[in-house]
Amino acid sequence: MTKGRRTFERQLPADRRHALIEATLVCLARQGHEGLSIRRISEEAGVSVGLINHHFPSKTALVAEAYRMLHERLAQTLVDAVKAAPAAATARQRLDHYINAFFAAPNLNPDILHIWVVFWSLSRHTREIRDVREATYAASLDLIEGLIGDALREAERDPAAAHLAAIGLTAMLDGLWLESCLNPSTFTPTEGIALANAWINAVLGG
Amino acid sequence: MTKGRRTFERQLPADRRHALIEATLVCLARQGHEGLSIRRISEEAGVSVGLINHHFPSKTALVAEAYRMLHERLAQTLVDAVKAAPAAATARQRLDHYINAFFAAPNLNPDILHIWVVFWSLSRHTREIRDVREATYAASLDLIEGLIGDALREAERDPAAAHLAAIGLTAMLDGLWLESCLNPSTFTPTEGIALANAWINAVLGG
DNA sequence: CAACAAATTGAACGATTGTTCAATTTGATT
DNA sequence: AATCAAATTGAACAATCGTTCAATTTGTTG
Repeated sequence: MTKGRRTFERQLPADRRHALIEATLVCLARQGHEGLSIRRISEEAGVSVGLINHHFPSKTALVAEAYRMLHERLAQTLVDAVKAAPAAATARQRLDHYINAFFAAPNLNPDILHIWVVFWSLSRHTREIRDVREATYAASLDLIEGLIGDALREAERDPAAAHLAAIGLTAMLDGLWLESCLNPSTFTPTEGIALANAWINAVLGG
Repeated sequence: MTKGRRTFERQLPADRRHALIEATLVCLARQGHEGLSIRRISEEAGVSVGLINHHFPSKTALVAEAYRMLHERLAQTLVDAVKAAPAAATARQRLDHYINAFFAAPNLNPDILHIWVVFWSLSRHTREIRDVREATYAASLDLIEGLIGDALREAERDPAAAHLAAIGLTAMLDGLWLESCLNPSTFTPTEGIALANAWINAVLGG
């Protein structure tokens, strides 16, 4: 009966690696730091414990890859939202698209934010994770800084202020994201959007 | 020779508990999540592994107490800074004192922020930790909301806006705090103060 | 169909985890 | 000096941790 059943199925390394990364994110979302175990991840992925170290040199490398991939996915939705603006849209309107996307799924999702917090907590003591964090922060800041810079030029104001203003907007968004994740009842997405817009208006108008 | 040496020294339960909490914070600052182990904490405190569970029902209870104590200590420095303002100070000036204290030691300390991130990451899956987080957030928000409300009245504006504005300021401060902790070179304390003040001016002026 | 590279398994390893509890030591009380 | 509650110890426990590696299975190639 069970004689002919294959005991496992081969996959291309790239596919298997991707599946392991997905399983890592699932475990992180479900159990936080405690979900970050080789045995839990391999079970979630439906493979043996040994396979992870066949495809990744260490657990840390797997986590770093998961960090990179999650950031890429989220960042892409924000970039797409900005690109979805009409060709004739002003820079201010593109900023609106960015902020609206920020306070919507899949970005504003408690699961995702909880994964993120674990990454933050890891970034202190593991260089590999810290490097990923630096890169993701820089990428986010670059996008926002560009949008704010364009809007400043549009308002005929000095675009040199864009860098610090972008740090401020990033901080407010991160802070709102964090609080909304830890306790979604503190404020509504609408209120979050209003706060972010108030900051942008202050930057552009004052 | 060693015959007469005492093998341990008794302490009042309150003192011992306090020492264990301090050791927990030291271990957290030094090793992050990995420092959060009974054996590391007990070694840091110079006691045996068994003593922790004599004074605390579980490791989680100890961590929750450490969370509470650290918040209380930090919050007190901010409250003290506000109280240190001259009696004739305006509400706007008291807000200034708050912000300046926020961007100074002991508050703006990478060690402390890294401890905080671990607490955040724990708050998801352990009710005890989550309860502490809610309480500390509410306490911080209350203080800021009061200050902003006073400043709004001073500016003859509607104080009803204080609640949302306080959520916004808290978010920006948390975001700046976080980034400054994870990478102190992103911006200077002076720039952080300027950003927070820009937000307050927008709230009061616009 | 035989051969083979490599994807996969799973037992094993030594280290570490939080918690328990009987035994020991302390310091104040009588 | 004897008594005793309780603060403290540290061995023991069952789980779990990340990693290693010889053995097995797979799917493709010759």
